[in-house]
Amino acid sequence: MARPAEFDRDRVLGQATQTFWDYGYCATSISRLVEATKLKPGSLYAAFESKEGLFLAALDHYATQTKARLRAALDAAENPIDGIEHFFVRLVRAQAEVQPGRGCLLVNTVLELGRHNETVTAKTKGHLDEIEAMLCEALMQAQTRDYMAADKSPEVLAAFLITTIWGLRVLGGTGASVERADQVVEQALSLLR
Amino acid sequence: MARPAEFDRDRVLGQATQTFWDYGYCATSISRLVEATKLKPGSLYAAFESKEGLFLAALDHYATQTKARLRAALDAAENPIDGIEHFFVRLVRAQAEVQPGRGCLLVNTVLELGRHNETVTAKTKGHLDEIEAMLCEALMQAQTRDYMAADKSPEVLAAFLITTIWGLRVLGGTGASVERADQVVEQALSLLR
DNA sequence: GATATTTTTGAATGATCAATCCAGAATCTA
DNA sequence: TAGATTCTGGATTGATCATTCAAAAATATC
Repeated sequence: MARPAEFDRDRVLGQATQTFWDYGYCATSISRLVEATKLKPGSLYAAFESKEGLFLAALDHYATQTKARLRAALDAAENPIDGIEHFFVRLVRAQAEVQPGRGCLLVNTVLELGRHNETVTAKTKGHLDEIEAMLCEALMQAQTRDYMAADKSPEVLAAFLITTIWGLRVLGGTGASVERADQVVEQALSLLR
Repeated sequence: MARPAEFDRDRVLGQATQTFWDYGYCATSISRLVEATKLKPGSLYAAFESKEGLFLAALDHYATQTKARLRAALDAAENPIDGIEHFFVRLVRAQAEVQPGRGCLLVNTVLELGRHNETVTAKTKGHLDEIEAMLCEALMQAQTRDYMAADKSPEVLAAFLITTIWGLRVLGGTGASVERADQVVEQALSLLR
């Protein structure tokens, strides 16, 4: 064998994700990534093959965290509706506190590369679909456990919720206040009850 | 005097807007703009000073059209609520038919440049605020004319509606069907009645 | 029709882009 | 410890970036 890599892959991925999230794919240059990760171009390319390869890994890194947060909110709550509400409340706060105005990396990516990079878009939409599916499943559970009216459609409401999340991501991007975002969330969630 | 400009400024602005809308600010190179507008770099710079100058003009061009469409929908309808509904219905269809998956130039711009270009962001947010104000005014009218319950807040509902519009813009960006988008709109607008 | 003024044209600018390469350092197996 | 193998550092590549510029073309005024 031979010399092992010195850097922590997960740490590098985290720093790269932050950079892509902050600047978008196009405006994130290799030199910016070199600065953020403290890796030289050679090491970066050896580990991730290309800028696109690193971006794809960053998307997975980001989506895994997002899904874990949703899962945690659902699992911690007494019922699915409360879980969804907690997820929204935390989303609004996380957006306002940490690097406000950055939106969601997945949403930003769909809008930036949606029609011009099939590989990236396929992965991004896959992650977004998974999140919507988790919401849909939670709503179906809510229905069977009588926390939601039986005549409502979990599929339609899940689509509505994820649309609201996307809107909130933009709202966060405009720098709106937490109070304003909370009011919007309250309106949206009133449809679930 | 001297030689007059040959090109139609509005036509050039329209073509530049389409290009920026399609690719985003960063990924729209001057050579792409040269190809789209059929103007040489020199003429482009003489007319708009810089890439950013052209982009700012394109943002105005786009926002003017968007506001005109909202105004038209509101004016043509019997009451403000119907007008808003018509605007949403047309938005969904316009998004699905013409260059699907492109979202909204203003929203895309906030997300792409929100934290990195103050001039562009200020202009973009200004336009978005104006659209929200138009929605708010329509809701206030609806309330005084008894098309909306008196205990609802026009400001909050306007914020909710514009958030929904942004979400729909992303939904359009993911390539969702018109049917799915219509279902989401139906849910959102049910809060107005 | 001559002159002044502006536009158009297309090449040229230096900067920065993503990506490559290689010499030197490091660490594994044997 | 020897040798094979891999990683690191940093200069370098050709391409493309936004922008500029000077010469040629066009038209208004006189």
